[in-house]
Amino acid sequence: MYKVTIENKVIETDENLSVDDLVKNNFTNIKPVAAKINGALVDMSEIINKDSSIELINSSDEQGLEIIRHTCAHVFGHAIKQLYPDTKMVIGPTIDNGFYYDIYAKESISEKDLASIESLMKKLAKKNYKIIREVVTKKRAQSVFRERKEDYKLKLIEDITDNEVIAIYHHEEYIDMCRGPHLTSTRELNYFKLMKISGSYWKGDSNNEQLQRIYGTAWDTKDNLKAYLHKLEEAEKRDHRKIGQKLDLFHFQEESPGMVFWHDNGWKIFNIVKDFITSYLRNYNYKIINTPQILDKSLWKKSGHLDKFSDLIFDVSSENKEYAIKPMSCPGHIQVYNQGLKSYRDLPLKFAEFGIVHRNEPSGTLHGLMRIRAFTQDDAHIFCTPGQIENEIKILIKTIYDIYKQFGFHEIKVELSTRPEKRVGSEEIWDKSEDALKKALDSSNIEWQLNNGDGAFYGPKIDFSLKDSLERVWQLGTIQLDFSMPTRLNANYVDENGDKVAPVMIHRAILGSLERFVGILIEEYAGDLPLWLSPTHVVVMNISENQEVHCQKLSKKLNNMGIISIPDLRNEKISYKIREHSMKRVPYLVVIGDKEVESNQISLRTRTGDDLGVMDVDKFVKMVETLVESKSVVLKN
RNA sequence: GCCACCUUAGCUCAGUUGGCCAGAGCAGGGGUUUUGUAAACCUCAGGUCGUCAGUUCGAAUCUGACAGGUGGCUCCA
Repeated sequence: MYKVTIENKVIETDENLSVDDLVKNNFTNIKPVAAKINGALVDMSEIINKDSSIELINSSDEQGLEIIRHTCAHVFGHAIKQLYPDTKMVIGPTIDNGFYYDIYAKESISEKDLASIESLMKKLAKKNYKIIREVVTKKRAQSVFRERKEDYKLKLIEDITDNEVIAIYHHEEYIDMCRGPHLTSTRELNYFKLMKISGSYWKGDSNNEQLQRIYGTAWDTKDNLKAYLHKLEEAEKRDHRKIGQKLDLFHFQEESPGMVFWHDNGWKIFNIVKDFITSYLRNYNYKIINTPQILDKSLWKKSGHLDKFSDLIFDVSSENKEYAIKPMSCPGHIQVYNQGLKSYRDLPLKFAEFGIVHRNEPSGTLHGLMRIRAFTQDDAHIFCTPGQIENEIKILIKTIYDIYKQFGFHEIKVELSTRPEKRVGSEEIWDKSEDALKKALDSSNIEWQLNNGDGAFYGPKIDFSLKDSLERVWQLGTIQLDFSMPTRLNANYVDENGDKVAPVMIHRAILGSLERFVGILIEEYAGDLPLWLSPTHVVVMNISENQEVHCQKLSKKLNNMGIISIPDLRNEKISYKIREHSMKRVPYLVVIGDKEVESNQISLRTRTGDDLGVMDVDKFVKMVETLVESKSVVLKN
């Protein structure tokens, strides 16, 4: 007899009773998918062998969903082995909203095949077969998977230490290895869908063999599955590439892959963002400079870039000289720093540049504005003494947060990357600088994650990332410490003792790539940019020919008052014009008929269809000014 | 770069198992209409079906190479 506390009840149980039996015997209407016995996550089939406190995991719980997804991956394995018996199973973990399974198969699986795999999965799941957990020794696991010719599972078993528990799960004739827990039958597995297929590599290393990865999603209810698929559809509508075309912001074409052709509207947004950053630079004592696009390769050799990143550098030659198109601005900035002798009293010295850099990124990595081959960085380099690092970093973190907030971003992912295996500089310097970054982060009162070993070869860094509409994470801001390049490129200053020493260099970008940032902005707002970022504020439309002159005058007047205005005097019905400009997401639409001319007022509505009524021009101007000034996301106050 | 898929008019898309001059809507031109808050009407024009080869009596449709793109993987100073 064991005493079990479960669902606020204390129950005495017989020996050899599973959690599943216990629940069935004592409760109706609950169908947990797993349980925690004294805090340890277990299958429902787990036998209770001591006095316990049991917590039930339901399918709608986060952990419950994960179990459903994990089991769904197994059922995928079950199906794929029936359809393609020679397939070797690799790994099938859960991810946000679903799971994937990496497989090695001679046949190449295409998206068209997913339907048949999925329908077999459905058929298997419908059988409500029992999923049986078996705890095995390492030896037994090896013999099971050797017999099944699961080469990759065997490799995985090798990595398991002897004192770890190995469990295998029987899905009829299919066997998979997993820590668990899993569903005890396919009964709870009804709402799933195979989504897409892609290549992947064994152990994530592109030198290893190519695997095929199938992605799926799985949910506890039909509604949740539907809602998820609907959410994806909605997210796709926010795609900056689609909106960019619809709103006439930019385009790409194959003669210049990965490089943007900015149109008038898009370039206006770009420049609003750029001007905003410029005003910040002035307030923080940056010197705004500009350095050449093309520099002799010898400089890139000296800086270390050529050895490390030659694949990504575009090069040109002229008159027997070899040049590189700059992939970053830092060597150029050091050349500016090196002009004239610097004293410790000059530091910190901050050089900023909206540097246009070219990087020959692999074709498969290009992605709209987010990953391109030519982009503009809001790049700056702070030359300072070691003692100034922490304070400068603190200022930067604060500024980055402040600027992101003004654009309406709040969910920022922050990562500290520490020393990589291949690096330059002494351990002492790395200790100190990592410590300085940590201290600055902690005192900034923000959440951050450690990304061990992912720093640059010349120093540790802090990265700031935002998500796009499909939750893909893109890095924007970065703060990187560099102890190498100043020395390599002979930068120095005279310290208090009269000695020449190398300054510390802080590479930092706030928005990162302006192109990427504009892409993120478009997706965040689905094209409905806040007023202050809108390429056009207002369209002035006439009802008929009578008001033509008045409209032209009014539009000019608004422009002169700092409100970006265009007239629309076409011979079209007013509803036609309204529809068109609404779809172009122009924030304000002004309608001028005889009545408005008469009273010298405007009739105003917003792109979202709100009627703001008739008002005086001055009142409208004041309203726009206030909203632009406050960087408001709404269109009325 | 790797794996899978996609590429038809300015845009969004049809085009059945290869078969008469390749279709539609929107956009564009020309007309009519002078219009009151999300699409007026008529009419005209527009495409070597991504490129280049091949198979075939015949290719948008089949095959191959290349280019660009999409989704991932790897990478991302």
